[in-house]
Amino acid sequence: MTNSSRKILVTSALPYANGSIHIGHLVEYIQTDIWARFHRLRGYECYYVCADDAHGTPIMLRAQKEGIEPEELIKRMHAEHQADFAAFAIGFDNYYSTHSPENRQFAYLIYQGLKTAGHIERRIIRQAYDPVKEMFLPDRFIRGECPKCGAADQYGDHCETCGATYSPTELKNPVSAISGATPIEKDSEHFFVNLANFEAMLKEWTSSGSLQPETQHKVNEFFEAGLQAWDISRDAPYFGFEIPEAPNKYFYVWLDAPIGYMASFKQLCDKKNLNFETFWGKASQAEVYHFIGKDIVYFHTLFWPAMLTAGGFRKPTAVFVHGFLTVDGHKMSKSRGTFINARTYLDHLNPEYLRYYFAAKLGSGVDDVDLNLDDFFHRVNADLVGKVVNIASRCAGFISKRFNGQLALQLADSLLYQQFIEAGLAIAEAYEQREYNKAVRDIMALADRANQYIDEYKPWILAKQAGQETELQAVCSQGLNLFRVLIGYLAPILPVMAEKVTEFLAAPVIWQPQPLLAHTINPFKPLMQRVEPSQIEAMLESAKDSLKTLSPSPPVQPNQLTEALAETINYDDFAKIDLRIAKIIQADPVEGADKLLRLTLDIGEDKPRNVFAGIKEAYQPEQLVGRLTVMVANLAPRKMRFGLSEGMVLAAGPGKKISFTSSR
RNA sequence: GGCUAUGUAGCUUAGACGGUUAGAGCGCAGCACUCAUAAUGCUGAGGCCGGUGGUUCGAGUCCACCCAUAGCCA
Repeated sequence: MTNSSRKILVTSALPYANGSIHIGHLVEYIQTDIWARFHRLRGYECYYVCADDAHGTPIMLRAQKEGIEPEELIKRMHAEHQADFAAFAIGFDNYYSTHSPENRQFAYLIYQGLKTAGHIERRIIRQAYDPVKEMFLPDRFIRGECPKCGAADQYGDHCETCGATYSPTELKNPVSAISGATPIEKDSEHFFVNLANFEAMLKEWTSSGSLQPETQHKVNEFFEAGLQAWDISRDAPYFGFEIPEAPNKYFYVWLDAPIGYMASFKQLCDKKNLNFETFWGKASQAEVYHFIGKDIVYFHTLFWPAMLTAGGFRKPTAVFVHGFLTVDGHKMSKSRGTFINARTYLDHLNPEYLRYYFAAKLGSGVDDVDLNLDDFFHRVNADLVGKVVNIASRCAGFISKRFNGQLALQLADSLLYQQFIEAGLAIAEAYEQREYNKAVRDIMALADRANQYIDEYKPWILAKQAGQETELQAVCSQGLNLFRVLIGYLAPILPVMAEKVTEFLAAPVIWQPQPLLAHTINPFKPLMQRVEPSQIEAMLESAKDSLKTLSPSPPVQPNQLTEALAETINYDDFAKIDLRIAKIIQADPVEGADKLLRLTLDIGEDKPRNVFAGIKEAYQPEQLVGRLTVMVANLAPRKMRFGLSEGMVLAAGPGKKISFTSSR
């Protein structure tokens, strides 16, 4: 291997220690982890580090609210994040925190570098100040009416209703989101980094192939708009690092956040006796890559390279930007119940399903990734269980029962095996380029070939013919060897399954392996269970529940009570619905369900319909018997945990006040 | 509002340099098989490539505008 000496460091953006990991975060961690695992599998020296982003006002305030020290809060979140990542098989070599001695040391070093080179300037700025809480207010902690459209209760920097951006001082009737007091304006001296001093260096670096084309276009826009000085200080009270020789001034959280990449790696170096300079020194020949979301391009392509330069470090080899996650085509939404925390997912579904699904959809661009739950269900079952695992499953039985687990002495079709090995070239290239969707397509095409092969030689027929034992063993051994090649290609995506296969084949899973011949394997055990629709339903149900318990909604203004309308449907959509008058002939509570009633409905058919309705909070069963309601009679029956539901009844109204349209 | 992206069959998508009937997987329909976690194989039906106008002998592929979606505006 020509590149066996590659030294690679990869990072994912640091999750904020103020919240739980959700499946949107996981796009990035899974993307990065696959890339790191791929490179390790190919034999390169590759480290993957990350850390919690632990500083800033939101963390300080949340800790106060909980009545604990920020250190205690971030310690708890650190443990929670690590547990979630581990469950998703995110294989960090080190996971640290920005609230660490190493981070402080590097932050000071970089700041000193900026300062001595004359890149820091001080300016007095006027800012919103909470006179009750006695602190300056970040934009997002000021709420008020949008100066453009007048929408109520908008953030201090932009309006979510009309999309306008403005400064907090323009906001009408502003209030502090912390104390409720009216903010006053107050002067304070802030420290700024003169980013424009780095313009020549940044222009060169950003156009040197370190960025995807889309990102580069975006960065060009920043240059055209002119680089603004960057405010890197915040006044006390603030949870972070105090600026040297500047009492009561703290580094802005975004200054020390990316430094977390270095701090975490430094800790790893100390643990494993690696040379930090080899990776971060000015003359480093190692490769350093940052995986980030498209929302933080500015920080990583402009501020960060400037900071590194000032601190005397090398710049990243490349910054890889990905898009956001949507669920069923929309932004993850708490009200839709599609805001899914990592833990909620884990409570119901196998993490490797999600790893596979994301891999199947991720390319090298900045496009958003959609988790379409219906597609997810079909895709995972069809590809992983139906195609890939099936190859092993349909061959292993014969080998175990008829040949004592012994594989054939030679391959039945070494040409086909060779084709599988050669396909690895394109697959490796796809992984390297972060075209995981292409890699997955190629791998699945091979899985189809393997199934076609088995179908062609029909081991189940050979098994019934006397004198065909050798042929039977050869065909099944061929199938298992092809399977092993496939699992090698899938190992970066499915590390847990790869482990199980290692156990099953009693042989390591490797990239482009030599065939296993005259080798004894273990009895086959199911390597992956299929996704059940009920698991997805249950997860969505929990996602709704967990939001209720975790975040009690703030008191809403009367004019906000009305829920936003769902998207417009056309007449054809409407006309598909077959509505029938239904008489409720029976209504029973459902054991184990908080919201459901089991209704028995008569719409004049031979047999009454069984329908589950989530109206328990609004009606007692005995109130309903004998009443008429309207039901959607042509809705596809849906299997629920409690039985089959053969339609839906119509009810309307906000929250728990839903009611049928008919009275008695 | 400005900018950067994205918009291809029911779903998820592939389509350097513009060039014969726009590929694939899932789903769906039919057939075959029954070794396999009802998995597999074969065949087939589905697309006026977001819209409008333009450039060109010829445009998902280039240009303009519009619509929708996402992110950024530090």
